[in-house]
Amino acid sequence: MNYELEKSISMSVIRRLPRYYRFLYDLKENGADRISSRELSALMGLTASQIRQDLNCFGGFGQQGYGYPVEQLYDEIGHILGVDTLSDAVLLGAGNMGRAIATHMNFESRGVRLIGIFDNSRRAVGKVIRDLTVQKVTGLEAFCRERRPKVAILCIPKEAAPHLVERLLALGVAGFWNFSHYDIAHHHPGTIVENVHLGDSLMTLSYRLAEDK
Amino acid sequence: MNYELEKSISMSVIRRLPRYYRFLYDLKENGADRISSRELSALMGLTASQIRQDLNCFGGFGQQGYGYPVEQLYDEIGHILGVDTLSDAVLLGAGNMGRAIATHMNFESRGVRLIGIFDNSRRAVGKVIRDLTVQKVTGLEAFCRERRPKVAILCIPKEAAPHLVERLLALGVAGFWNFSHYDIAHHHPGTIVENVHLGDSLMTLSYRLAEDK
DNA sequence: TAGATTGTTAATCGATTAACAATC
DNA sequence: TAGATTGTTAATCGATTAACAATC
Repeated sequence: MNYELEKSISMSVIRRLPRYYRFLYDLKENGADRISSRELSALMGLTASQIRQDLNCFGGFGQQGYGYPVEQLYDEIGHILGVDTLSDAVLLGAGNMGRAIATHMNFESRGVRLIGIFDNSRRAVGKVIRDLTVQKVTGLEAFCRERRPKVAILCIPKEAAPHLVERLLALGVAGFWNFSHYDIAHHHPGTIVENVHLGDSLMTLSYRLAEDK
Repeated sequence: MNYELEKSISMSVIRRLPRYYRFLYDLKENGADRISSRELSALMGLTASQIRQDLNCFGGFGQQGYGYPVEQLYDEIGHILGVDTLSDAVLLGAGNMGRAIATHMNFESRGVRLIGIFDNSRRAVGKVIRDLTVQKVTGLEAFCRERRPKVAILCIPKEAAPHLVERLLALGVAGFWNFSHYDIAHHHPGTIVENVHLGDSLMTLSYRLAEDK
């Protein structure tokens, strides 16, 4: 028997959910009880039609003639995004980017718990970031065998990435949040990879600046 | 008479160009002279058909029976992305994220030149990052009137964003690389915005982790 | 020349938008 | 009830894939 019948939500929709989530949070904070697809469309710069389509992917609890209940919708999207099931994560690389991510990002409110930070350099090891002491990368195996993190955050140079990815996969890591310029992409199917590639983002901006002139 | 006849390249294609650029750079470094769409497709995990479609958007200089010349293609994509026309940029916010971006990102090779860093806090102002001394935000107007930066990089709290965006627009800034959790998006048409939204990216990862279990 | 691979057109697929009946 | 707004189907649009003739 197949229990997986729920029509799976397309990636295009999923990528819009965090944005809905942010706008609904603000609405909630401002005391809004309900919102119509038309109002929300004006706020977010989408079509009302798309909003209704999106929100219907997961059982419509909007009400005809009334709109959507803000708080309920906010909670539901959070639930779908998985913010209420924390996955443990290790951060590799405590350079500028690694430290910024570790201190700046509110992991817990986004379904992730940072449980370890690793670096190779003598300068970084031993320093305390948040409530975590930076460890030597040589200790990665022992740490992961005990704590079993599901996620690795890569803030390391391109050259270091291929080898580290292999080590992490062998240790059972299933998801990568990748800030390195290395492309993990399709090399390892079955693994979940979220590539950030800030350099690519900057180049896209560069293109549009040059084009518009 | 209309000189703008070049069929404009779709945003889906543009967003793939930086990735082509990276792979072609590696090929070039490894001494490859030419590459076929089939070989490149295996490397990148795309279809050969898509690669040929993409590369043809800007005048095909592949050769039948031979493939594409790596170096020439690399240069051409760089040119299209605008890496050879530097736009001046100011960075707002010298906290963890701002410092990481300023030190970590190779701006010049991506068509942008960082010419000023601004922050409000007494701790940050006066510090030197790269070759730039962090300035008070109160000096933003004077600085921009003289130097005319085209781009602003926002590494500031959500609350500070709306007001700062207005100030920057008034000073002639046309492009935003936005790391704040504020959505500049459609508020200001005519302006180019590249939103990074790291929190959204992490939530998407969170979703896929929860879903696959 | 024969083999390989592009450029390009046509077919498919998926995502967005429009329309409207159902219903609060 | 009348007005508003959803849920949902149908139409449109755009992007990806397949196919193949052109040509190096």
